Amino acid sequence: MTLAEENYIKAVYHLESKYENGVPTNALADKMKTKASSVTDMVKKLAEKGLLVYKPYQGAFLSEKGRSHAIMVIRRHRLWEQFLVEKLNFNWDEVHDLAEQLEHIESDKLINELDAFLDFPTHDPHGDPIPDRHGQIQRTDKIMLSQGVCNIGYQCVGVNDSTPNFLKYLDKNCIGIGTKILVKDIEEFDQSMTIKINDKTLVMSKAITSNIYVKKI
Amino acid sequence: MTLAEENYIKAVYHLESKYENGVPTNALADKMKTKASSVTDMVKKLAEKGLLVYKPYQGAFLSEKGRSHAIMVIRRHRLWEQFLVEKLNFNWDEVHDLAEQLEHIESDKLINELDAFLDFPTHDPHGDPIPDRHGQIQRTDKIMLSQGVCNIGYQCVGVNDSTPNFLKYLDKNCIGIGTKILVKDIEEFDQSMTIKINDKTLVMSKAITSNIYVKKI
DNA sequence: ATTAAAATTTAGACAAATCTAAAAATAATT
DNA sequence: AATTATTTTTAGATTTGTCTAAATTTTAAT
Repeated sequence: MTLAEENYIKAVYHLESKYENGVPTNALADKMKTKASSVTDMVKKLAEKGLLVYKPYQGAFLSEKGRSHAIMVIRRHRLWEQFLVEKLNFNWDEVHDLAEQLEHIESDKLINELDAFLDFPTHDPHGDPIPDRHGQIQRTDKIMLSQGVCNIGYQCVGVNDSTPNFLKYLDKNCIGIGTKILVKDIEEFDQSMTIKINDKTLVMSKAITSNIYVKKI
Repeated sequence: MTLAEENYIKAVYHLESKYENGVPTNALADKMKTKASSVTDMVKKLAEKGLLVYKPYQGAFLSEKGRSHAIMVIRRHRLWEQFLVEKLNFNWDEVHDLAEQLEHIESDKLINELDAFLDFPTHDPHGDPIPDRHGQIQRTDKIMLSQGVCNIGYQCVGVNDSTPNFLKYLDKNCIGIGTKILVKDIEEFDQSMTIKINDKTLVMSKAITSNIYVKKI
């Protein structure tokens, strides 16, 4: 399985949650930063290989084989991210692109030993669950902070957007995985939210609060 | 710099010690497990990029730029090997192919942090020196065991052949980096050598002894 | 010094992954 | 329902790294 193929499979996996009746060609082209015509070609090839099911003009679905492969790529990605932050002093906003490279290294022994070396982490530095060696993904019940209710306390458990810009914003405001957040007020007009973190008050737009995952405490 | 280019540069680097007045096309083809015509094409491209100097029918030499790049690839390769053995419980005969993949991951921060994490090792699991972050290679004065003299004690400092088969032979006979070896006898006819390791006597062919590096103790 | 052998290069072709431009199918709108 | 707009696919071209087969250059041998 080539690098490009693996990246397509992973993209389809991530898009499937948004497009339940088939991932459209354009959505894939967008995610892969390529052209729709290239996607059509690739999707046909992956369908021939049995990694996904594809009906022209209808969109693509992962097959079981494709899905389990995608999950293994995600496992590798998240374990490497955890390694970089935990052992090599990387910040959580620096690891994504590097993990995109490392996730394609092919060796079961490597990834399982790395897993053990890191003490079988269940979540990566952004709070995303790490599939275990059998592809099992531990699902946590999280909500978007934008769904939060006034005067209820929450704890940050993850982020939706893992781009450096967003993560740097969180760093600047002392928000990380585990941070306790109390919702003080929600402005009706634009859903902007006033929250309290360690007695500090902060106002966040909906663009921000809908990219932070929390759970009730 | 692509994966294929990096592999060619590294191959030229390794072959230069054997072919001082130009690495022949066929030697490179052999090492790269490809055809001479492919090598000609690639060597031309690398010459255009200023990574090596190439005169038709004469062979290839690395430029300074090419050499320093090759050394960095070797640094990455050997650091990863050290990591796999030191931290992830790999045996020294299992790491080569995997390091061939890992050596192409592009990130200075990654490799320098890995270096620090491993406590700045000077040698990899096969006894080969690890270039430092400036490309400096610590050279040790080693000889082939086949050059050894009767009744002199040596210590194993490295191997020439790092293929699993050879390394497994060494494991089986309890020979590793640091093992003390006393040369007891050399058969004139075929240069086979009788040695003593921890009071155990062992006979080795020249094919073996010329792949073990030692220094006097 | 010719000729034969070996090594190297050129020419033309191929597979993978992409692109542009044009054609076809589906969805939306009047 | 017919027309327009959007999405998707096809056709043909490009780049990278490889191949085979033929031509060329260098080296070795008579």
